[in-house]
Amino acid sequence: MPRDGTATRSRILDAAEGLVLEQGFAGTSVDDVIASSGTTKGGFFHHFATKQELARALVERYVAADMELLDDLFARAEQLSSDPLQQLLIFVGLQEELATELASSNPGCLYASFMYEQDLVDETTRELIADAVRAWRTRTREKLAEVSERYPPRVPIDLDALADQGLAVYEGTFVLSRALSEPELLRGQLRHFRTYLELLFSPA
Amino acid sequence: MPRDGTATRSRILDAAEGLVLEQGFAGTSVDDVIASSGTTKGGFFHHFATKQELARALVERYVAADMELLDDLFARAEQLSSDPLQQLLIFVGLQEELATELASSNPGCLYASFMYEQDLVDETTRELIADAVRAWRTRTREKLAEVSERYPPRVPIDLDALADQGLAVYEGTFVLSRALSEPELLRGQLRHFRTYLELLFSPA
DNA sequence: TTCATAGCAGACCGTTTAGTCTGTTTCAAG
DNA sequence: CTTGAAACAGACTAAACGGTCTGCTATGAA
Repeated sequence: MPRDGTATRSRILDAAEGLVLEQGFAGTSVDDVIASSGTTKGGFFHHFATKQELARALVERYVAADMELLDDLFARAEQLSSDPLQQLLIFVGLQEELATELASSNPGCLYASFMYEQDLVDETTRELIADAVRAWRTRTREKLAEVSERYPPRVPIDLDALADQGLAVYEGTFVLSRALSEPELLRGQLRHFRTYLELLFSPA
Repeated sequence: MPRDGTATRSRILDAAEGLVLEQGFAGTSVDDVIASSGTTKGGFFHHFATKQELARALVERYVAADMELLDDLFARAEQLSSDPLQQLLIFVGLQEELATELASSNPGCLYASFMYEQDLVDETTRELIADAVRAWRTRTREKLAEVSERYPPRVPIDLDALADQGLAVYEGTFVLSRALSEPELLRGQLRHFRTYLELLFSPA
């Protein structure tokens, strides 16, 4: 086999991810990606037959990293406590730690980028994102089931909707952060989510 | 004066708003807008000198409607009760009502559309959105000040961050709704926000 | 009735876009 | 040391894009 091309491929994906988060997918031309990644037309289309395929690869990589993070956070939380409520609170708490670290750069999520250009996204890419969102929902929902069994909530609540809130906090805060140019909002929003869980399930 | 053109202008804005919410701004061509609004190149560029100006007009109209909604909701809430906590809870409750009605179509927000194409948005348009977001924050924040004075929160919280949560719930839920093709999520998320406020401020 | 002007129609133009094609370089297997 | 295929480079193209321009039409003021 000839020389290795995976490094170039990664550089293209890195550049594209950054550009898409700043300008959207339709707003990012292939030439933009080429210039930003330091490659050429030939190089780009050697790795990605079409721009749509770049989108798919971009989302695939992003989803994979996201799923790894989700697994890692839950694994660490479950290691740090055996109580389901504590596990859930630690799960959110760990995210607050991460939010503090990553508050420097412009916040955003590829899911939102592509969901606000729905019509331009092919079905398989859509489904990749949908599966990722469902994974957050399902994992959180399962933990909530354990929690609410041991600690009946103080008021009747919709556990399914509550499970969605974890991700919704991210997506919503990203939009506000961008609009206000205040990249550090995420931590405070996650903190409120944790407080809500505490109030809901802590025995009076 | 010749015949009235405001109707055509509105039709263009209506068509453009729908298209931008589905495909993003960069993903929506002027020809798309023309076709969807049933006008022509001449007609379009008579009302908007450039595509950027369309963006500005789009955001201007959207912000105006949003500010009107914000005022209306607070006014109704303050009319329905004299207690600040009840006013805040009614404020959210009214939004739940609206969410139920509007659950039919594909949910989304122009603020998010443009914030995920930041680099393509000129500064004045950016500032329009920022002002709107700040209006939600400020109005909610003022009410929260009243509330927390009369009903000290059960746990120490960041009132500024809490004020942002009202809008963040919308933006976050829209992304999830789109990803999962479940347009009815908003009501449940708003409901949780209301429950959180209740738990925080209701006297034990 | 005229006529000035806003409202609109649609052909047209230069640029940008995604994608192609031909060629050159690298490297490992034979 | 050859050779063949993968990894690029970069000129090129057809279509789509934002925007211009010329002209027609409707309407209210004089």
